[in-house]
Amino acid sequence: MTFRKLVDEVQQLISTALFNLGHPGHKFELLDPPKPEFGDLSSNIAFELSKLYDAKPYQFAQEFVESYLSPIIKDEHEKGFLSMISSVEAHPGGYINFRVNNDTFSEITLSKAIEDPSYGFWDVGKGKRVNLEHTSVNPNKALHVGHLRNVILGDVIYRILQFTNHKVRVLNYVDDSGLQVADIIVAFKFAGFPVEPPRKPMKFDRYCGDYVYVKINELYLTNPSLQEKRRYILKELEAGQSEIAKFASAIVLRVLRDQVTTCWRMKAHYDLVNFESQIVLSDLWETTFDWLKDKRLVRLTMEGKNAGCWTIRPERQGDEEKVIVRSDGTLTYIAKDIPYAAWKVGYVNDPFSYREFSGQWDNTVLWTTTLDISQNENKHPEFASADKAITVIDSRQSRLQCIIASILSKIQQSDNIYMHLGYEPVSLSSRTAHNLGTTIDDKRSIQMSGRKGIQVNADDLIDLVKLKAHEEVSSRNPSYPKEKLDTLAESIAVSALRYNLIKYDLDKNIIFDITESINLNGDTGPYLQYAYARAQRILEKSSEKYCKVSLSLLNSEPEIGIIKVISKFDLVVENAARSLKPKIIAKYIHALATSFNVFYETTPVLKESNREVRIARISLIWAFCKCLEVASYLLGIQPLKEM
RNA sequence: GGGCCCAUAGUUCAGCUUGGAUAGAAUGGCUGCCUGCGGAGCAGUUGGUCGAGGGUUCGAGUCCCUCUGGGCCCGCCA
Repeated sequence: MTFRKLVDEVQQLISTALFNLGHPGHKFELLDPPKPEFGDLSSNIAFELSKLYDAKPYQFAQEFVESYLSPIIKDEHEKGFLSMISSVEAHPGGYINFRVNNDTFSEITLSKAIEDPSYGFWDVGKGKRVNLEHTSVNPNKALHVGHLRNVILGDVIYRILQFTNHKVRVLNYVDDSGLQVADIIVAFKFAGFPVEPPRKPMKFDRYCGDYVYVKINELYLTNPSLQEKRRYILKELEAGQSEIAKFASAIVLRVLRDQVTTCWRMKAHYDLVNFESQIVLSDLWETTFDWLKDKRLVRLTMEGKNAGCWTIRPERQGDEEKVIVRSDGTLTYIAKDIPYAAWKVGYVNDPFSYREFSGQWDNTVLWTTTLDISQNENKHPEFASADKAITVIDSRQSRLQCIIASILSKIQQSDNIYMHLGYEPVSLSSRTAHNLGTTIDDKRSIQMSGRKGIQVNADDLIDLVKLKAHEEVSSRNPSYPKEKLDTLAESIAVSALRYNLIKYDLDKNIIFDITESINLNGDTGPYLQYAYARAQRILEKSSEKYCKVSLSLLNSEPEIGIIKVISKFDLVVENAARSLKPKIIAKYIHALATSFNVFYETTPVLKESNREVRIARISLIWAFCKCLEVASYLLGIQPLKEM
């Protein structure tokens, strides 16, 4: 909040000076100086304007500061305005550097952080309604690390958007009528696989994915008649009413519940699960197909290799036309995605009823669509027709997502109504692949494959990190009861994994390595939790409480360091929300924790003899904790009072 | 053949949107710091021709072009 105020004031100041100089509205930028000795905020205005005056940037800067900026500051100070800026100077490098008034700055920063219930809030969304789709894993297998990246990215985006006043609904789309489901149904119905896992306890999603799905794919190679069965099953699934379809539906629900259990374990939140089969069975496709024809976005191809198919015209030159309805009248994969996308943003009437699917970990209700009107529960939230749809799915789907986005953008002239939030997939390091029994020649990494069983299972991974966390916690706190150790280890494991999956840029291919993933030191989730636990211990042991004291006593570098970070929180949140980059919050919170750890090592609090100073430092720690709590919430990391 | 993404320290990555000050973290190696609030920490040190070449600019890790290396996508599969 506070840093934003400084920026505003400096902006205002320079604008006024530019007006006086005779260049009103001239473009300039304010940026963070790379070093503390350059002040708190810098402007490049001298580089811009010196050209016009045929002067060196430094020369111009000096003149500008002396004759235009300083007089205004002085004047305003006399009138009692501009409380934030304490000084301005021209640097030989050419920048004009501003310094903040530390006393006022600390005062406002800390009281805001401690007292303001909406600390960190910035209204980016203005109540805009967003349908955010993520996870959407085929319901025939358990989640692996790659899926976790999707879940966590999606969930952090959800948290950030929700926090910045977007009305977000999180959708998990279930492809229950596709080939992958058909595969395991073939296995159960025609290849003699038992429906119950032979070795209990084993999660059902795990059994279907790691065993049934892998084995049936091996059987296809030696038994072609099984492959024909697959076609048959697929048709049954799309028709929807047969015994096979009902059987499949039961299997899908069982797998889905197990998958969602893993996601809940990672503290992901959902609002709605919807099923592809229902989109096919509803009139959603017909309606959508009608307006596609109306708008002349599709055409019946008469000749060439796609004769008899309905196709979408190529978007760019060189692209091929895309079949959406086959010559036998059945729908392709992308065809099923178009009505879903149209439904998300309200381009078609909502054919669904809604009923409760389940409660979930955060005491909210997870809903599901149904075509059975009698099951509709009136109190359901509004799901269809959001102002914007965001789909989190990896970049291998870019081409298809691009086609969907371009179709929707042609309906109304709004470009951003449908957005694909892509990211590069997770692959396995050669070492990890080797540990899984796969040789990959001399390649650096290998793509995961559910069909071949080359993957790192998500539950296994959480358990593995948890085991390491458990060792660490119990060695430090041998007296903790069993349940407490377990809860703490779980929370630490989740924070380590969540942090690890969002700290990288979306366009970075994560090469996952098991050995590295269990590291709990350095730039990791537990580092943040540890800083918080240390801070909490001081607050717990202190008899002082936060109260209004002279915060000018907080003038050491470590103290000011924390205050500077805290003061920028809302700017960081705004930036993350606008650019949809969760990584930005991760970088911030790491900087926040580091600033505290530096303070902690250098500055005594409980042992400080001067009571005023002690109270000021306690206040600082309060503010730090508040800031870390809110930022951690955005990442889905739980701050721990002890660990 | 067409398209998308990546390349910065031994390793994993920030920084590129909007060009500007001595290119930053983490990790690894080495060295210090617990009879001081929790050492999952802190400090120091080591380590970089920012893939190559050209261009634009007073100024390029950042913008443009070409090339090289790596990943991915391009079916009447899903």
